[in-house]
Amino acid sequence: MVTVGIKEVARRAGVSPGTVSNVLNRPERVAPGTRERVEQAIKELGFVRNGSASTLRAGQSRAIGLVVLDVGNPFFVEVARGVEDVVSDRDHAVILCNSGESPDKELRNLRVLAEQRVRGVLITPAADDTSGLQRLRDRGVAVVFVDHYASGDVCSVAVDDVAGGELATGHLLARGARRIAFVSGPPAIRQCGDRRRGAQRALEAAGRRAGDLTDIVVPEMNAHGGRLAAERMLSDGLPDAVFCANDLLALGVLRALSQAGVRVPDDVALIGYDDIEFTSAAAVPLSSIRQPTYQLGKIATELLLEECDDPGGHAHQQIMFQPELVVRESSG
Amino acid sequence: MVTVGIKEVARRAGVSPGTVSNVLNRPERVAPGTRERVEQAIKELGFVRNGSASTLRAGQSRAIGLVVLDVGNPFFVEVARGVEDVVSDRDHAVILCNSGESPDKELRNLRVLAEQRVRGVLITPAADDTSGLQRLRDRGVAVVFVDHYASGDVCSVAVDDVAGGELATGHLLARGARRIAFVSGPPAIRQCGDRRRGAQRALEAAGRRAGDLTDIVVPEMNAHGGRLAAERMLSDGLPDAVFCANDLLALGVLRALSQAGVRVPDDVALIGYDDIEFTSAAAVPLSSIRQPTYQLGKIATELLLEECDDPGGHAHQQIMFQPELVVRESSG
DNA sequence: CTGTTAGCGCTTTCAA
DNA sequence: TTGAAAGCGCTAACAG
Repeated sequence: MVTVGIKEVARRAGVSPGTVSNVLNRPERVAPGTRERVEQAIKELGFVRNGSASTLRAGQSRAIGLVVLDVGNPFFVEVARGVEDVVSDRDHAVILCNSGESPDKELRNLRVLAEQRVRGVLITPAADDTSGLQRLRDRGVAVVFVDHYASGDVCSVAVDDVAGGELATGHLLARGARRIAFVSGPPAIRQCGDRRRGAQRALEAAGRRAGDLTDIVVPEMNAHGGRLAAERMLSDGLPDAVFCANDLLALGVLRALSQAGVRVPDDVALIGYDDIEFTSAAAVPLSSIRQPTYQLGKIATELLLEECDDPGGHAHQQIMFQPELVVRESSG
Repeated sequence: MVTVGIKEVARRAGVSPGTVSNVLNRPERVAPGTRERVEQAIKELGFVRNGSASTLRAGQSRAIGLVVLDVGNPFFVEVARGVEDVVSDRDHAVILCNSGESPDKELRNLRVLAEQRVRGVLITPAADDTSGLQRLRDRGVAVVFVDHYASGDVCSVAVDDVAGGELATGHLLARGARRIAFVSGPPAIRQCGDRRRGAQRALEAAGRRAGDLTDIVVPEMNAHGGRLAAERMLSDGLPDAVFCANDLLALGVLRALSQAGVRVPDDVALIGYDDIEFTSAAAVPLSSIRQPTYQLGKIATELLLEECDDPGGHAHQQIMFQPELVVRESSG
């Protein structure tokens, strides 16, 4: 392993290591001529700064962590894009972690990130218990919640899921639905709970009883989960309309129902959530609730970096976007 | 920033820092009693090993880099899953980089990874020029190509794209297509060139001239690119059949053609590539070429870690999978 | 089996 | 504006 360090560069440029370091980190403090000589030497030697050494010395790295619930979900992919675009200009690295909605795995991820001494963490928490995050924060790592509303002394960027649930369900009711099924993942996932609450609210607003909503809970919020949900409907009796907590679920429901000969929207109306790109290309274009996904990632990252750069002056803020109803054929 | 170091742990457990390090890295060399005391102290103090320090000292980190062409493409998401599953058991971190098919961005990504002193890099190269990678390798960073066949002294895990192209085109020909359009990204992308070559081969095997294939090149291999391609077909004259270099393109083509009133497969047959999950849920379920995507990521990572763990004894190998034709409605 | 010790490569005062 | 020097926290000999 060939290792070109700052020392060799210094020797070659005829300066001290400290000066090379300055060229790297505060070029404005170095005389132009000297700077040029150093840059020349860097290029000739193919020197690449050792991140570990600089992290160790400086106490913080040039990386941030992004912990998502499901890397396979286009929703989070879109968030990640927003993150990447902001971060890449700054020559930072993003360490992407997937919690798979498991608090356990989330904790393991946080430990790895803590080891790596990331500057900050963007996270959509899987756990109700945020003590692992609190420990991180106690160590001085900035944390911003993504797609999760947090009050008080921490930044968060979220979308109003209660409003989204209300929007979706209100739409189904307006369309004449009487028996509505709500398909979602474990209620411990905050998004599921909120969207469900929104659904209830729409029911009440329409003068219905809460019991008019049938819950179908599946272990995973993806197409496979949707399939399971559809099977349950098929055996327990079909509802008039189905509201899925995300589009992946809806896609799975759509597929399974279609295969069973149930027509959407004629027999059952269907609406998803997230408005991922593929929903509009689905067999029956899916109605959905649109969220400013890319913005979520982008703004969260800006907030995070702002906090990292100026922990003292930074004022925590909670940003809440409003979702939007997109009606397509599946409930049109 | 509270910082609990190995020293505090040592003091608390009544041992030396070296012993704590041993508990962390080679627990079997420490007497059970001592080990327990140290582990107790670690827990009580909430100690987390400083990765930078250990990386600096040990000369290598506990992270690997994954550089993909497009994080938004489910194909790479699936690869990433395979990577993650292998890596996460080992408490390693994955630094995910997106080159966006740009050699420039790829180079920047590699620099960040070099700085982070990753143990190895998994990459689907965007550039023909792999000198940036060679420089990495010269520094002792293991490299494994993913979805890219490399001969000689480096590992690679790929799928036979020429065979895939032949499979897809052969199928369209067998179905009676005469004028076939091939929609792809820049020919500099190896996958595109190979799949095209396969298409030519099928043409020849069927006794057709190479000119029977119309090339439509779009700047981006996603749904938007597909839309552009469809517009060009619409204005230049429709082919009998369309072979898209990936499913995202095919989905875009499908949507744009449908909106223009062109029926798939009656007016135009359509086949994609990758067989991502969403293709089967598309408005017209898409025929495609299936690849062992998850396996690609998994095996590539195993190869990479094997090389990292034993650079001397490691024998480079090039693994080539065979793709598989999946016929659905769009060309059925 | 455990302690001692010498750095890994860099940043950052402090002087010059 | 630049140089000298003291570590950041940890690991890996080596000695005991």
